[in-house]
Amino acid sequence: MSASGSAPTVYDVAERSGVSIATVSRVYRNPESVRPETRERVLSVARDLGYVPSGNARGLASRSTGVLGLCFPDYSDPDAEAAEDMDDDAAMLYSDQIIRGMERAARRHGYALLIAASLKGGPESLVAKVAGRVDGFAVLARTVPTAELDVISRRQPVVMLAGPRENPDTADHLDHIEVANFDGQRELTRHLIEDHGVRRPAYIGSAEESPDVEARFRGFLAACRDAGVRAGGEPVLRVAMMTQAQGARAAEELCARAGERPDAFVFANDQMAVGALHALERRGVKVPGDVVVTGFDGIPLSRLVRPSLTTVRQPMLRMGEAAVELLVERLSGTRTGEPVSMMLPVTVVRRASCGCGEAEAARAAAR
Amino acid sequence: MSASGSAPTVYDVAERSGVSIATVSRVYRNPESVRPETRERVLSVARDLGYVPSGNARGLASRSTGVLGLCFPDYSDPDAEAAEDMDDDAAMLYSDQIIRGMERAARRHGYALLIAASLKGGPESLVAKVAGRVDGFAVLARTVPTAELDVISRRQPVVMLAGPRENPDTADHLDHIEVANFDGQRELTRHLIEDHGVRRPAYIGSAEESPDVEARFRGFLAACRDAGVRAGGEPVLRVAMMTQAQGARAAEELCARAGERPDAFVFANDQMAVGALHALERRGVKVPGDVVVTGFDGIPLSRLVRPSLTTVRQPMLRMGEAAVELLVERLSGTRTGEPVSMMLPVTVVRRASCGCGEAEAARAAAR
DNA sequence: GCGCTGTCTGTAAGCGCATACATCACTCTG
DNA sequence: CAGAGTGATGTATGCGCTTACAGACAGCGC
Repeated sequence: MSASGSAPTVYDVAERSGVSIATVSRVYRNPESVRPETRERVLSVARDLGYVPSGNARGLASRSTGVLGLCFPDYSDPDAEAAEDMDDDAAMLYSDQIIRGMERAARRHGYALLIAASLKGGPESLVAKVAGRVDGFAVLARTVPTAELDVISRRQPVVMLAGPRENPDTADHLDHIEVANFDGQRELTRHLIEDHGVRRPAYIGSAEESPDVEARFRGFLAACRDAGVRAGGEPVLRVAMMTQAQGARAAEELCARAGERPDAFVFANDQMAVGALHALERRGVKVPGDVVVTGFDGIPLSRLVRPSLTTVRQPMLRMGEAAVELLVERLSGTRTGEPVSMMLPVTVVRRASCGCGEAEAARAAAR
Repeated sequence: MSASGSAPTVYDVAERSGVSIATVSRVYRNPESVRPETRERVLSVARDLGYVPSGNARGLASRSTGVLGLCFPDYSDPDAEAAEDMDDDAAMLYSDQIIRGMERAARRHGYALLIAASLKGGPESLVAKVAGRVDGFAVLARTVPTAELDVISRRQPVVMLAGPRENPDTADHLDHIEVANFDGQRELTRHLIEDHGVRRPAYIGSAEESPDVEARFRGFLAACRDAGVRAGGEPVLRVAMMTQAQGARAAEELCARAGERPDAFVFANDQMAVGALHALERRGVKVPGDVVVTGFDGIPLSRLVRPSLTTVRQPMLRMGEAAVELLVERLSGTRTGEPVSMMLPVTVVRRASCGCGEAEAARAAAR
């Protein structure tokens, strides 16, 4: 039914148990301060009535919600229905891990988590909706106009995830968490060059603006330059979306191009690399024998494909957790003042697709 | 920063823009009803001030929050820290998919999603916290005492996910969504028997109570009986947790046992089956040559392991979506009265681990 | 000129709770 | 036995917003 009059309130409970609403409130907020018999009586009436304290009223009165928020972009496929059981599932990557990390950390601190993906053209902007309901929140880069964030961050803690500060002088109030994209990609690339003799690596980036991808590319370039390996100032290829399908297409194209085929496909993320692996297998191109392939992110999938994918693992779970820690610090007053900018380390994971990893593979199998 | 006095309110905006608070409110709730010039003036002041409407106050006044909730069990590993980069990642399965499904559907309907996993021994019960902040919510089976749910569901829409109604006479107010565990497992088992000549299948279940797992087992039994295949009244083995590690251990044990080895390991979920696959490979037991292995759930991983895993796919995303639909129906008054009980169909996915799937494998590779 | 209608805005009454403060009944102390 | 101290409860106010209702004012037909 879920509708017999409207929900009971403190008043109903108070009346039925012969106390004042203050006492009812105390039973929930501070049970010790109420005589046990009274407490029990109130609780029992509450149970009978099906009373549940209104979070809204609580929040209003106490000026805090006990909820943290997360805004992220809508990653869902345009043709989501069709993709239902395709590689949509494998797309369980970025936001999901962060959600999970945040949820865990939030729970530890007694917070719940409110999540919302951006909906293009909502009348009420996404943030406003979330911001009004939480004590503080995190935003995945490029989900929300920086200006809007800037306004909001004057009033409540906000942390920006992934992607460097977009505009150093306006986004002044935001705490900030990023990962070592540059370092990770550089180290991975150096490994390919030094340990596997790669000489003609091709970097495959994305057409859309992404500070992360750009940082990775710069890392790639740095390693090339250091080793005296030629590499253009631009990625060899930019794909529209960083999906498996696009990765496969990129591999096809790179193989079909005239001239010498690159001896390494360095992808800006794992998704594309996995797609490429499939495409190459289909074409009969051996990995890592004929060409080396690497990804970036360290999604679960990367360990499971054959050959297993050499990649750079981002600590996404930890990113979510770190976001919560930052928010909680702000909220508890442990930290005030200057926004911090945190850079999480990444780790290069050497597996079969670059030619490493017999040992690795054995260890993985041994699990 | 994030603290210069406290956040601005309607009053501040109203005063600064020379209108009443009612007008400010209208600017947000019903912009058309305010003269354009007035509206602009108000909005501009709001921007200057960094005004964001308080969700709490809104909710209180309007008696609705625009938020749906989800409570789920805490699946995290006991030794989470250690497991950080082990198969914890692959555990991205049940709750995550449902979260994603709900989030999408909720967004379509203009709701945000509040998620919270059960924390053992929190003072305020999980549900109470969530229930007080949302218009309606979904609960994964066995997350929350049924009695508590029953009370709450008298007051607001609640839908229970997965797992049959626990107690038909008390949980009367809940809408209910389950999947065809019985049918799915029966069909899968029949396939093994009829198409692959399996004669000594072993079912591996879980020690913990789970209506889903039981239903699957009954489906397994039904298929065996129908085909005149012997099968005890109990699973051959019950593991403590349905993890990869436990699945591997189960496989070991089944292989080590005296007597004839079963010709099929029928696992109650994919996780365990994947673990078993690894263990069997290590032992040099061929799948499906020496023994057939199947799972249940259809997690992404199942398609990626080698041999790819024959399983039963649960529409978990859809489950989340369906939950939202049910809630929204209740909330909008489209549906009232009797709780419904919805059973989502599952699909048997035949892949390599049962001996099918050369074609399948090819198709998968062709993607 | 009058009343009428319609548009825009203001007034005021809550929404359900938390909490400072007041009150009351006692118990202790000296 | 007065007065201070203590614990349990009640009173009253406000949190920031929505929304019925009322008021003001302009344009209309008569």
